[in-house]
Amino acid sequence: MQTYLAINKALSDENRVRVMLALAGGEMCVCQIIELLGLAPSTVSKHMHVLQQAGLVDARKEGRWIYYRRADSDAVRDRVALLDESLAGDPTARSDARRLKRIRQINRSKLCCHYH
Amino acid sequence: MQTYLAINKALSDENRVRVMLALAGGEMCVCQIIELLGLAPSTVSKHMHVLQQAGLVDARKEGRWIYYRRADSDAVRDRVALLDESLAGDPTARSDARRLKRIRQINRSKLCCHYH
DNA sequence: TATATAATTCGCTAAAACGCGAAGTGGGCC
DNA sequence: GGCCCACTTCGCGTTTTAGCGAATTATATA
Repeated sequence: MQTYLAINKALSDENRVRVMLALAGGEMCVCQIIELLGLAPSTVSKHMHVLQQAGLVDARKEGRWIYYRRADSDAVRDRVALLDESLAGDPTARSDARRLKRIRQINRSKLCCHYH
Repeated sequence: MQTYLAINKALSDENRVRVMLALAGGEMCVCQIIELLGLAPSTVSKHMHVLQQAGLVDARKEGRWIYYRRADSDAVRDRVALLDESLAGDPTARSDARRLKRIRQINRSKLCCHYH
C-alpha cells in the first residue's frame, strides 16, 4: 500500500511528471533537468529524491555529474507505461520535448551546465 | 495534464484508495463509507468530493441517501484496473474486505446508518 | 594545496491538504 | 408546519509539501 501511495504522490506533481516524460528520451544529468524545469537546484534535487524513493528513477554518478534514468522494475513498469500513454498528446509534454532537444544538444557539445 | 495529476493526487491518500477498493464490490452510501473508514462525516464527504472531481466516482441520490460508485469512463478505466492489480494482496485491502462484508449486510437488513 | 563546480542537505516561508466540529441543505415523516 | 436524519459546506488548527537561498559535500582541475 505504502509503495503504491508513494508512486501516486510522486506523480501528482507537474514538475516531477515532466521529468519522467523527459527521461523517456534517455538519462539526463541534474543540470539538464534544472534547465528544463527552470527551478532552483535544491528544488530539483528534492524532486529527484522523491522520484527515487518511489522507485521511479535510478541514479548513476560519473565524475561530478549525477545522471538520472527511468527505473525499469516490475513494480513501476506498468505505471510509467500508463503515464506515457495518458500524456502522449499533452501540450506541456510537447513543448518540453522541443526544448529538450536543444538541451540535449548543448550537453553533446560539452558545454553543459554552469547554471547560466 | 491537469486531469492526469488530479487522478494521481486523488489516489495518493490511503483513505481514498481504500474507498476505491471497497467500491469494487458495488455502490455504497456515504454512511457505509463512514463506517468503513472510521472518520468524521465531513472528512469523508471531502474525500468523496476529491474522487468525484478526479472523475473516479459518480454519485446517485436516492431519498436522503447518496450512493457512490466507480466511474467507468475511458479516462480512468486503466487507472482503476491498475489500482486493483497493484493492491490485490494488500493487508489493508484484505482487512477492509472482511469488514465490508459485514457492513454491507447491515445495510441489507435496513438498519444502516444512525452514526451509532 | 587551493579553487571552481555539480549536486545535496539544511533552514526557512507560503501554500495546500487532512482532520474535526459547527452550521447549513434538502429530503422523508409525524 | 415542524422535526429528524443523511450529507455537505464552512471555519479552524495541524501537518505536509513546494519553493528558495545558504551552507555542505564531493570531485575535477589549476
